[in-house]
Amino acid sequence: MDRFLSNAVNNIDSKGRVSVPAIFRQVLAQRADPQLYALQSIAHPAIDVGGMDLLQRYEDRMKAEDPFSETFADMSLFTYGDGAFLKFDSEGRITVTDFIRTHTGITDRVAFVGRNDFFQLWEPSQFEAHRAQARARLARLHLSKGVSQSTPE
Amino acid sequence: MDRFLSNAVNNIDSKGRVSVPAIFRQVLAQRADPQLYALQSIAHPAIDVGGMDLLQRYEDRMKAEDPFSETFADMSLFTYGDGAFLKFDSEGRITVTDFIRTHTGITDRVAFVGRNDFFQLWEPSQFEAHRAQARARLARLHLSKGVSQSTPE
DNA sequence: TGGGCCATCTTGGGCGTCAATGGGATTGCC
DNA sequence: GGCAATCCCATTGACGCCCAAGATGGCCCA
Repeated sequence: MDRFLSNAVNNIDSKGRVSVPAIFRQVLAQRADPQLYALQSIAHPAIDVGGMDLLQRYEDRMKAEDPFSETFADMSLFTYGDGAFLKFDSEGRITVTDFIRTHTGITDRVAFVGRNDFFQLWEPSQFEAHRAQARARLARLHLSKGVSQSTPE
Repeated sequence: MDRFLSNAVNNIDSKGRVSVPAIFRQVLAQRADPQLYALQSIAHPAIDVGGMDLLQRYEDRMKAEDPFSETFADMSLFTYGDGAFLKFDSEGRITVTDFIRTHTGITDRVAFVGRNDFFQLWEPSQFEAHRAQARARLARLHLSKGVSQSTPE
């Protein structure tokens, strides 16, 4: 298994820690550099978490911009200023910092959501709402294209 | 870790000192020349702090300007005339001088913002405003291009 | 097929270390 | 003789590391 799939909700303990699902940790363990890179998603109240390859993707994207343009500055600020490295404790937990809480609204439970090459942290009920909306959008898309509802989503 | 990433806000004490985040100090400690050079950022009410390589960045920026222009002269003055060296005390703190305060509006708290090969000092609320604007611009960029969900957000 | 055993994961808490912060004392320069 | 920079030490709180227990699910065997 080399992708982040499925989702799970885990509890935050009194010290602000939460276990990263074992399935996700196994994916990370296969990598050369097990470092975790996290950033505050632009489109959602969620934290995007991945390995160094995630950071690399953003840097590659920035190379396409004029280094002195405002867009480049914005991207750089977002990638480095709004990013953070997460550390596992010896049990595979991460601590939920304010960096995570303020952007997501997470208080005592965390939804881990696989996104193939990275995963996200959500406040569980917000994720539920977001998922319902995404489903509705996809359903409309199918209908407008004349695709039957029985098609796998 | 060899880059400045993440942001943090620290307090200035009654003697005008502020701790540089340990993560940033660790990055600096890995360098051959641990000297810190600080410049007043051109585009923002912030101080750019980095090693001697920071100068290189500014020189590249100047190459994009017409050497006969007033802008070039101004930038040259900024880069070479208005720089300052920062010194750590034995606890890893720096003193916040007027050089820093006047350009940033910093009074009692400092936001440290990683920018990959250097970092910035901001007045916290101004940084917050700037960050919000940058994110809004990036969000618009995404929407106008209709970027798909699988793209990093 | 049902029950029990075992491996693994999630969760809880103790404890030592380090970072951030505050303040006193000393040095050096103007 | 100040003012400021520097050094040293103390306190507090956060974080990392370790060990322990409850929960879960899979597997084996009777």
